[in-house]
Amino acid sequence: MSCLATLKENGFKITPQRKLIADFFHDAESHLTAEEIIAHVHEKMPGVNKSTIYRNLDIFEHLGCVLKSESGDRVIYHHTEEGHHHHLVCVKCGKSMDCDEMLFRPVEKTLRDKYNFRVDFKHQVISGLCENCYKQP
Amino acid sequence: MSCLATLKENGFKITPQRKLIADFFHDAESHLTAEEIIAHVHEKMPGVNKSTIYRNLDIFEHLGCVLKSESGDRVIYHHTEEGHHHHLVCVKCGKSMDCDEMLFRPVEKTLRDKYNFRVDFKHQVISGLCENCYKQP
DNA sequence: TGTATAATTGCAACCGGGTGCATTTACGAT
DNA sequence: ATCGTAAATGCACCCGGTTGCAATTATACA
Ligand SMILES: [Zn+2]
Ligand SMILES: [Zn+2]
Ligand SMILES: [Zn+2]
Ligand SMILES: [Zn+2]
Repeated sequence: MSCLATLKENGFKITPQRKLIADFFHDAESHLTAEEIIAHVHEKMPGVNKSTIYRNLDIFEHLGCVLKSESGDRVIYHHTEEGHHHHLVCVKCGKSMDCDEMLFRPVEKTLRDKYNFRVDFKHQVISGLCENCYKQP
Repeated sequence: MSCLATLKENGFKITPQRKLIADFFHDAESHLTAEEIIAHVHEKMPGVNKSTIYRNLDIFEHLGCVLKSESGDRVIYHHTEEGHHHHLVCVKCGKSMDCDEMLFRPVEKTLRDKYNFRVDFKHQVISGLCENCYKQP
């Protein structure tokens, strides 16, 4: 379901600012950074305040339209309609690759069975070393 | 080895500000937040600038005396002499429990074998639901 | 279509953390 | 003990993100 429809269904108003953000997610091929989203909104509608954008990203997140992921200083927003995956980011060369969403299933099971603790690892950004950078000292 | 000895060995100077931070880690039972560290330093030596404290925490981290962990808005510093573990933090009630450091070994192995990607998960702060909060809707 | 009103926005100030630069200080050499 | 110097500190400012509040606006309803 579209982000705007979800907004409406949950009693939120459809504002031009929200339309811009929702459309941008809809058109995006992949995840977006806050910076990219702000730049896009400002391009189409220069006056929009950053707090408006952040507040709306929070709303989309809580409605389940968008996933927010962070690892260290990275923050990524990810349209949930795209499907799920994790990211492997090399701390040396910066290269990034996608990774199967099942990766953390064993951890989730261990936490549930041994610790009675429920976790759902969604769209993690994982820092480490790629093959090349690992081989080179 | 003591944090101060490590500083000296690596050519860093022993300043009163660094002594305060190192002693605080040494006396601490468990991990510390940046807030707690700043408060402690200010108590003993009111004029110290926050940038001095953050810079020194970075140095201790790079020397391996201290681990810095983050999950969302939480930042925790952890004296490495205490041993390693992960934290399970309930997003509803805030309760926190420690968790075995081996937890992510299967994930590390999968990443190495299938993706040629090296990760060392140290002292993660994991958000989820504890048993009580999971049962209650 | 016009109006009432609650939701949303813009603003200004704030927060934790980080940085460039001038001043101060720890410490090795004398 | 003094001194020279590189390293460390304090300061002032920056940055991304957040918050309280007054002004604006989308919408439900008359
Ligand atoms: Zn993604
Ligand atoms: Zn790499
Ligand atoms: Zn800890
Ligand atoms: Zn709980």
